[in-house]
Amino acid sequence: MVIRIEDDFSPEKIIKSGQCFRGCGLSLNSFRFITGRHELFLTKAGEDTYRADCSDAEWKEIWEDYFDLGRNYTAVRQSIPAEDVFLTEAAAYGRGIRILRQDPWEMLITFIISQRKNIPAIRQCVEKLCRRYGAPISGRKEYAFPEPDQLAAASQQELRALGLGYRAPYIVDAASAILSGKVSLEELKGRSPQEAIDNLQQIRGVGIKVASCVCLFGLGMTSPVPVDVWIRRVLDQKYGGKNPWKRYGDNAGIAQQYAFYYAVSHRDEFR
DNA sequence: AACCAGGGGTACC
DNA sequence: GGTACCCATGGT
Repeated sequence: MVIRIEDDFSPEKIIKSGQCFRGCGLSLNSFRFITGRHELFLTKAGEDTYRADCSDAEWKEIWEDYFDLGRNYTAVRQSIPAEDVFLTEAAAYGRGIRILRQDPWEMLITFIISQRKNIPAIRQCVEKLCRRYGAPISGRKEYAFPEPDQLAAASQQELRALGLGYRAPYIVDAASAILSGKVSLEELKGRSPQEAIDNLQQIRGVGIKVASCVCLFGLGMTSPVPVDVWIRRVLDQKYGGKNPWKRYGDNAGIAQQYAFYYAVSHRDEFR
């Protein structure tokens, strides 16, 4: 089917913005995304049109929500005040980025894996995890992200063998916290960001940064700001170490994403 | 509060 | 092809 998206939408920038690790570019104008048991091939067909290899029903049920198409990102960008010179520049550069609404369980595990790894290394580990423990996606060559019970069946040694290192016990603990109901990700969707972050930090290996990523990319929240090394550099180099996010309120997480994308795309300036 | 923890990318030589 | 440094950090 063909879809028209008039608001900001750049699959390439979304993939390169370090929020999803299973999306990839296949050619200059075609992209692949995976969520749950769904795989999507998306090809740019015109100025603001794309060809998607899924039914109309699947687009509406799965992908509209996944790409957060209900939110007006053009308006978010335009609400950035000119006084914030860096963010005005970063948002113009990152026009097309959206905050994906991904599966919170997948975000929890993925961002536990992410600690002290670079993005290509994270992708590789996540892919190995899917191939080893996930269910095959019907009719496709790819594998779904493993469910909590599938990961809970993994031993620490198996996980270490996938290159997960010291994160292996963290992943085992996260799976058991979710399986036991000690942490309910669905329930956290109805809580405040602060409550959700506090709750997530009960899981071993989950600090404030990883918890913020789960909220931002998996729980549909747009105010949390995960502070990693790149955002730290932006704060230090562009804002004198003071955080510029307060003025952005509920859109602070989106603003953060433009800043992150700008920094990693200009890595030489920020090291 | 300094220090440590897998291992793959990356820039240099 | 070797090597030194870096990486969407958190625990001790």
